[in-house]
Amino acid sequence: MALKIYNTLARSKQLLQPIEPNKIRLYVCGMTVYDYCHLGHARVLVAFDVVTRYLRARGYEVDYVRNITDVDDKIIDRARSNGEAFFALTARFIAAMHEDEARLGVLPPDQEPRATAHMDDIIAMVQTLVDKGYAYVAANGDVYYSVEKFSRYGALSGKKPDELLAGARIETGDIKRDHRDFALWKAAREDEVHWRSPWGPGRPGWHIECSAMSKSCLGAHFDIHGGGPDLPFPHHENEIAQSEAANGCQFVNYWMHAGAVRVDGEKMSKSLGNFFTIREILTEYHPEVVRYLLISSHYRSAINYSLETLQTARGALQRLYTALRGIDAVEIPGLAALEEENGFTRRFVAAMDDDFNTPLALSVLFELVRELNLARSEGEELKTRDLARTLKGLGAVLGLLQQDPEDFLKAGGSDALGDADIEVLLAQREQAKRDKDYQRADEIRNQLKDQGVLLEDSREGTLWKRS
RNA sequence: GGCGCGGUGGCAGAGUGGUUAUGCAGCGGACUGCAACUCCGUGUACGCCGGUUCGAUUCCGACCCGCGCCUCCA
Repeated sequence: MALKIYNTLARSKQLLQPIEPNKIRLYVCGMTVYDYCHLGHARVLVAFDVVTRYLRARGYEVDYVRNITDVDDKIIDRARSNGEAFFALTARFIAAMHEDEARLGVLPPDQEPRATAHMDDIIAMVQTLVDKGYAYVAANGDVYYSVEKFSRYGALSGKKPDELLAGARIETGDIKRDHRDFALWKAAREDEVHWRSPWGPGRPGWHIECSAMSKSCLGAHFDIHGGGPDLPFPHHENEIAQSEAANGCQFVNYWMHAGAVRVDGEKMSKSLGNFFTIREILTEYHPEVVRYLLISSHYRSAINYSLETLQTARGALQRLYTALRGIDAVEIPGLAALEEENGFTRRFVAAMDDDFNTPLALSVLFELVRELNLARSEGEELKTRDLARTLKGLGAVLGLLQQDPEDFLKAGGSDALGDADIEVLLAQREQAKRDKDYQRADEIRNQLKDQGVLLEDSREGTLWKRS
């Protein structure tokens, strides 16, 4: 009955102890919207979707905030090179992101603040930092955070402030006082998108928007802050420095970071140019297959993306769906109710309680499936139904098994042959079988197989799926 | 160079001081007209070298290899 979370700040698993009983305030760094989401984004999206689904299933009230950073140098650059209006570009990619996450079965966050809608909060926090002496206004109108003023700097990423200093070149020019200092506010250049501020027209630096938005949405101190693998430094380190200096209290209790998605052993990233967009992958694979792939390894470990791993994920999901095939829709009870029913759920919960160990949780599902198949073949209808309810219930906690089994199994693969064409051939094969013309029946089966359609004869008739 | 993570059976991927992970693939069997699905059985897996221990893949130390962050990136 104890949920443990790996806390990046502590470098160990810790018991989850909410600030307010049974309530979790969670903030996750979302996208900077200047391009389509890639698989790396999908991993963070799905990881924290599972976290929120599980926390809720465990009875916590979760206030899930995931921001959108819609003002940033990269957006400005992209808009310029596209010859596209700044706000048209961000609107376009925000819409695309919403489409992508919906298709992946990612539930929307409770709040989705945008930097451009929180400009007052941002400016107020920068002002506070200036007033408290943690920030200074440079000659050109930029405002910088003075890292040397924050003694705990580096705690999250394990860096020592003076070591960061030691590695510095003396090429900072005359704008920053210290090369470690980072921009809270950037003065606008000619005809750039900008907002009015006490320091002149400009825009926020990269990190301040998350400090301001998290405070606005969740308060100065909240439970969990999450993000991708490349965010501990500098982004989250800087958030801590800003928030704790401005608010005078601890910022976050638990820091969670997802692992990287790799391609050919290298990190998938925009700067390496080796990324696959979600929409690109979804043209070939069912969204739940992608989701399964992302959940089939622990959220903190690196995951390797390839056609082979996707294909394996598909095969595994097919096994789960095959078990549910032909079982009438069942209402899904809550996790607590399921826990009383069977040991599978208890093992599932134990796995998830241990820092969201989804691979282990999935292994429980497969053991359940074996028992389900056994019960079914022995005609134990009640048991079969109960196990199916559990399977669907546990799947739902992971955001899996949400499709109709027939639909899932018949989807994907090559669509050279339409469903209607297949049905026609199946009818012909049935006739051939009745006529004991097995040669003809096998011929049809092989023909379908060549086109990616696999048949399964059963007492109730012939089932099919796409391979 | 600094900080950190990891090397598990053909592949993917959990975990544990002594006992079956799990999935895919393979092999044998049952079922089947034959298949498929399903079920049963089946794999001398834990980078290398030392140490601790009755016993280590699991703890400790050294080493080798891979990766991440340290600059924009989820």
